[in-house]
Formats: sequence, structure tokens, C-alpha cells
Amino acid sequence: MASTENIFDEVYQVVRMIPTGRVTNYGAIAKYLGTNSSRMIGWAMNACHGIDDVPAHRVVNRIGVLSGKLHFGGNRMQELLEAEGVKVINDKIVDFNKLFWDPNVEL
DNA sequence: CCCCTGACGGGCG
DNA sequence: TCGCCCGCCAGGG
Repeated sequence: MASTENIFDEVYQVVRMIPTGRVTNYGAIAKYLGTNSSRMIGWAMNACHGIDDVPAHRVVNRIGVLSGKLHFGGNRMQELLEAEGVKVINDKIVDFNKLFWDPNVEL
């Protein structure tokens, strides 16, 4: 505890709170956790494989592009988002500014 | 111990 | 608005 694993848990905790059909970016989560390193968020997400409770497909980069879709395998990430009502065109979320969920504001 | 990489973001021209 | 560069934190070679 009180180690890097704490970061993973905090990231997963926030991601789990993302409402269905909503998305957020790495920077918002990083800021919410009190860090300036958005890379660490992506790094933590890389370790979320195997954890079904973490809807990592709802986490994209600042421009709404499914940057982590390659880690899901094929268009798995896009299908998961579309299944929730999120339209994705060319690996990019449509109306990202509207679907954006900021933990610093909503939480 | 040094260098590179990574599911990123923000600032500057 | 687009492109380039730097900063951030940790792990691996």
C-alpha cells in the first residue's frame, strides 16, 4: 500500500464512476488524482487488463480519439462505446465535448 | 547508473 | 487550427 499500486486503484475507482454513455480523458483523471502526469494514467490503464470492472473503453485522449483501441484488440473498444450509444467515426468520438465527463466537475 | 519508451497534455510559433 | 517541443512518472534493457 502507499505505493504505485495505490495509483492504479485510484484510477480504477474514477474510471468505474464514469456513467454509461459518457467518456473522459487522461488529463481529467490525472488532475482529479492530484497529479500532472497523464502518462501515468495510461500506464495504469495498461495494467487494467483482466479487470472487467474497469470500463477503460470510456477513457480516451484529450481530442476524443480511441488512442488505446490498439490495446483492446481490433475495434473492440469502438464496439463497446457504440453499444452504450456513443458514436465513433474514424476512431474518434462524435460530440466528444458533449459526452465528456469531468470528474473534477461531476464528482 | 544511463537511455528509451509509453493508452498524454499543454504551451508556443 | 496545425505542427513541434517539452514536461511528467515509472518500468525495462
